[in-house]
Amino acid sequence: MAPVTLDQVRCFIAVAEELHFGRAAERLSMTQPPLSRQIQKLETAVGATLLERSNRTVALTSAGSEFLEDSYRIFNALDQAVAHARRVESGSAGTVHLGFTATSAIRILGPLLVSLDKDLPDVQVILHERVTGGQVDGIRRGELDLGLARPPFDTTVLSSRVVAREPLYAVVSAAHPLATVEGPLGPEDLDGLPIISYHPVQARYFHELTVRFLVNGHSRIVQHVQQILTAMVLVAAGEGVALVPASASTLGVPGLVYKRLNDLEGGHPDSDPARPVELHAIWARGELTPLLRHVLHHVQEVATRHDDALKV
Amino acid sequence: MAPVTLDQVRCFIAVAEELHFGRAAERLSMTQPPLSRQIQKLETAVGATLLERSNRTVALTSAGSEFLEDSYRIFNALDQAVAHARRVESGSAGTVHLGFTATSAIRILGPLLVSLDKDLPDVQVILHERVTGGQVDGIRRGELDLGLARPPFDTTVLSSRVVAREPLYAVVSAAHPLATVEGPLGPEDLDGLPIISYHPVQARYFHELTVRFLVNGHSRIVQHVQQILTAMVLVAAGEGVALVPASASTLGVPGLVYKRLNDLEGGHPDSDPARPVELHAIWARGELTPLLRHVLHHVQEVATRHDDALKV
DNA sequence: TCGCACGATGCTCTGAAGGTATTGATGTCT
DNA sequence: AGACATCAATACCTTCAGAGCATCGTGCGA
Repeated sequence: MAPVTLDQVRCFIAVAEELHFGRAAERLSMTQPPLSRQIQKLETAVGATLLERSNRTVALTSAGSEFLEDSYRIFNALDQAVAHARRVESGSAGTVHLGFTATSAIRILGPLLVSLDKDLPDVQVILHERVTGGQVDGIRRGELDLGLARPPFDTTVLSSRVVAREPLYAVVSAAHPLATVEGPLGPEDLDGLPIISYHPVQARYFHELTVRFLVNGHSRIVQHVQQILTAMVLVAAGEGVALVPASASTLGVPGLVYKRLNDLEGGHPDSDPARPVELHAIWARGELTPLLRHVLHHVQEVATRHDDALKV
Repeated sequence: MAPVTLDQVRCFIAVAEELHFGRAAERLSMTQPPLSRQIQKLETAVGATLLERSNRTVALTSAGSEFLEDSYRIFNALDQAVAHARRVESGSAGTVHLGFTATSAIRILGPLLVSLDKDLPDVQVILHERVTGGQVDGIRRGELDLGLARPPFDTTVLSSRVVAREPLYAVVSAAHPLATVEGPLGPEDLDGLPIISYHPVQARYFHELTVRFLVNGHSRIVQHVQQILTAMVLVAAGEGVALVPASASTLGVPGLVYKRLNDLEGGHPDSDPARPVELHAIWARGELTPLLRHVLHHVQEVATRHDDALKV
């Protein structure tokens, strides 16, 4: 049982289209005798007569004309498979498992997906909402390709890049005395006030930002919440003051006033004191494939547009 | 630019599934070195790295795992193409262009299609309603494979076979004196009565049957219609008497009475005087493929069932 | 009736693909 | 830490599938 060969199918297509062995052979850049033999082999391999040939004429049998259609399909499938493999290697096609944190990255996901769908329509993004720690684990296990999370990370196995920076705001209830103060606030402006801060483990990043800002003041932390939205709701209820990223102002919680803060010194060397809240993209060190590079580029592009929109 | 070979794809599938060149080679009944070379050739032909291999381990790249899926598809398509070609050759799959005459064969088409769909689900029947002459032309031009028509035919280019015989009935209005006569009628019973006959060219077969039946009587033909249904409507309106095939009684024209006739002698040698109305299947002489044979068998089977139903 | 067009067949030879032996690199076990 | 085992890659040789050339057989047209 000799198997069917692609060459045989190629030969068959030529003969079926020309209905003439000589011309078909010419088209295939070969001579007629081996072409006849290839067709014979194909017919025995398929187990059916595909071409009815007298000494003077060639015609397709019904089995042959059906097989011709299928032959086209096979070659198209092969061509597409090759082209698709190339696109995947070049990063213009493929699948990306993208992790994100609910409260921080969710705002850029919509524009990101739109932008990717426009530029890289063959790239499929599968979203995974996880806390930073979960994203790190996912990347190490190969479940995620890219994460959008808050520092710090284990830089021995992960690479990261800042994709967005934004200012830290104080948020106070509209009825609060601070609501009408002019100019940026310093820690001393919060002296004696109740502060809504964040969970030291579950929301470590914002907890540390808050602590860093308050370090030289004399305020007191009265709550440790896990979600920024929770903090804002508590502030609206008059429970105290909270520090939130600038983009939180677009969450639309009513009855709140957002106040600029003095620059926050003491971050890592590359940080921007005016925009201390950083969102990082993270991935497995050494696994920055062309596809990830493309997606990362779109993430930064979208995040930058988002930041600009916040400035205006 | 060496083209992709099926052997290369086969090798790739084995390696991709085993993730081990040695085991994959064993599965392919070959040794490891040529397998390595086949994979290399495939990768250069595709233009992408499909397998990431260190000296100790083999892993699929993302391009490779996508190509693996496509590889399965290609092999499935090939297998199906081969199987389909065999089925078409054996006659258990394919397409049949079937001609039929509106008034005569239409009653068996429904059961025929049901029966074919049950036994030969991969056979597609395309119906063409044509008069006998149109069917003959269609068969000669290759537009039709099989026809259901009335004799005579040009037997030098067509083969034919009787698929159904049925009695000829006289149909009279319920108010007519003949409606109450007992026993089969002879031509003398119609003496002096107005007869509805058929168009000598367009409905030649029934015209000749009518003339043959009346040849020794003294009735007069007052109409030449083209359709059996037309004749029956005229009879119901009291315009005269008509001769119709037995199956016409199932057309459901109200106010009619069907009378048996004496046997009709003088047909061709094989004819049955009690059932002189014949339906023939016709096809291009020498073109009785297995598929046509199957379909023809179903036609006869269904027509026989139909006849039996009429007898009861 | 002859000749020609065209597919099939026989024979030879080349080159692609397979096999054996070996290398080189990388984990693993003691 | 060193000896060993494992596994893919490479080198070299061998074989057979497939290509080309020459020829045959047979219908169709002049």
